Amino acid sequence: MNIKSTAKDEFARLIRISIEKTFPDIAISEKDLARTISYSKGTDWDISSSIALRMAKQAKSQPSAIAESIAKSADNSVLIYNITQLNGYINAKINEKELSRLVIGAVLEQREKYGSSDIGAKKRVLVEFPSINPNKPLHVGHLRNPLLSDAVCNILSFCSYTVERIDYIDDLGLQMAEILWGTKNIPWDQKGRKYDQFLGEEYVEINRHLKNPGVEDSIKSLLKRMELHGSPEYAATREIASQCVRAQYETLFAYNIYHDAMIWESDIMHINLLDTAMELLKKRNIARLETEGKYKGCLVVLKKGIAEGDDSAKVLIRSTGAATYIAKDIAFHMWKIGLIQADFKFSKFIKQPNGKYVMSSADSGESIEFGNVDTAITVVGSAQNMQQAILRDVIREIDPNSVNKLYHLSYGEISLAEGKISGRAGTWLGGSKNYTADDLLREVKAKALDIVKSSNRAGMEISQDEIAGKVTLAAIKFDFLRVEPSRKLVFDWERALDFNSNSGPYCMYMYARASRILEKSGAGFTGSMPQLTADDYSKMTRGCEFELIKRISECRETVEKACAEYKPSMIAEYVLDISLLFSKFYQSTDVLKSGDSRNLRLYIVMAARQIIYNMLCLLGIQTVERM
RNA sequence: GGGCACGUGGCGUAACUUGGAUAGCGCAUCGGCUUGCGGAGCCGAGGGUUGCGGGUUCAAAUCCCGCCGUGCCCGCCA
Repeated sequence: MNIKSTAKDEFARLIRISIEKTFPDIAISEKDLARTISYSKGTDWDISSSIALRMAKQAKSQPSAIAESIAKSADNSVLIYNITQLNGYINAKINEKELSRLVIGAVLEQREKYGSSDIGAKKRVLVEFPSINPNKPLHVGHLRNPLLSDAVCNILSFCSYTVERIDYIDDLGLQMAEILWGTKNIPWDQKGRKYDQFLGEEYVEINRHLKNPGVEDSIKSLLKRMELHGSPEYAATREIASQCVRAQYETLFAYNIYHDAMIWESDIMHINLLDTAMELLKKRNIARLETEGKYKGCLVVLKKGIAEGDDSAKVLIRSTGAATYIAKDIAFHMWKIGLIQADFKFSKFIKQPNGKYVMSSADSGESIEFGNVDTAITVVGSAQNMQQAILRDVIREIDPNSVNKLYHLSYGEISLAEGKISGRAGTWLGGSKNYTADDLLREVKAKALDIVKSSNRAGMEISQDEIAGKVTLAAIKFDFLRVEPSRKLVFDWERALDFNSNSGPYCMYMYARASRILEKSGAGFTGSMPQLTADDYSKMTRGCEFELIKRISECRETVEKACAEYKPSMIAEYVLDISLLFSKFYQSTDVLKSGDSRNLRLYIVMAARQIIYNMLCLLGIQTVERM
């Protein structure tokens, strides 16, 4: 499918030919030309390019003069005509009938694939998320990570990348040692609570004891014994962490978020991935064992070229012999991009509602090819920007080319109006409602159910509960995803419960309206009507129909941009725009009573409905035919 | 103190990477539409010196420099 069927491509082609004739000495890349082209609104023309303004310097001439000669010698085509110049801009009209024919034809032909791209064909990507400590429930502060990651994975897949969704379980950290201490020193009873909720609440309680005499020392000795593969402490920790991750995954399943595999920090140590990595760093003189001074007995990363401006070194192996978090993270990332090999074994951990198992690294099991990918994306909050920068610096020292395979998808962290959300301090425990991901779901669903019940539609094939569930996820996901990742987010209930326009439910509603119109028309959803003739397209008018068609034609370029920049927010913006345009379109034209234009308009409804469906899918949002 | 982000009408945001015509959208406010192909809607109005100051340019929300403000990070925690 080489025909891109957009007016922009055609306009670019005509301009290019004209420039080659009029300014043969000036070379302009396809990309540069494409960037100057945009649709126009509320003007006498439909599309324009500012290429002449860019050429002015090189051509040593006035922009308007350049634009004039390009416009004059440019040929018209079926799609683009009336090419003129104004203030240095090259403007043209679009044959709206022809554009509609091309765009609608492409949508109906490609269906759920419309907007997809092959830019990632034969490339493998690993996305690590959400890597939440296995000692607490997911709270709203955690939630941005999996929602963002899931959408990024969906977009990558839509662009033909092969995607591995990997979770990293930190079962060896201080937090787990503290939990282990708690099991032995404070009353320990789940009392019917969900396991992650139970651990989280106990963890808050444990933190009240940390300053008592002797507690710190016993936690430290636990930490050491935990790392010994096969010790009772190791087994106990892994069991607790496993139960907690299962509970956390239940939450993720409720959000329709799934993984391919999980890698345990303890396994990174136990199959010697860590040792291999550290040996390499020592051999390459990137890390060094300090024999005196502040870091005596530690393996540290040398200062040279690393964490510039910071005169303290970064410890990889403590003087006690225990590895730090970043050391294991470095080893893990080296494995991800194939700088070192590891013989991970995988066993089935839990069956997901999508039918697939999450495979867990384990003592024994099957060898599965994960890792050694072309791009490894790590989704981590902006608080860890410096950690990630150091990690990249180390990898760059090993191999300057490999570092480009790593991408840190950093996002602004979520806070509450009253401040940071802390698992340790227990600020996720609210008053009447907690700030856990489970509670959020419950609260939003209660409201969704109210609204669904009040709409009282007859003849529904799916239950009100199911509809409310989908509306709930649409509201939450859209709310988290519509903001650009780097921006920080302040969570508040009022906004989470707002289903008005600019929301996921609004887009869902437009989809349902489109579905209903098609249903009533008797045409169905899949284009079973006779093909439109040229005569049908001649019914096209230049109003909101044309605006909608133009925007639909921008689908693939939007998807590709969102993919290249890892910004699902662009998809959210786009689907919202399509929904708004569709809304205006069906309010101003009575589709079913359209007479001559009825067929064409039904096809426009079909196309818009398909776009909304495809784009919401990328955001992890499901649609319903009625709501 | 050093490093990294961010700053756009009352609030939330888009456009910034790649400088281009009148800074787009939602909420809130005000006015209108309404027995419909489903009102979770549509139409319209008011509200902006794009934090401040300078620079580059024919052209700056966008690029550069300096301030100011906010957040995060700077541990033998993870």
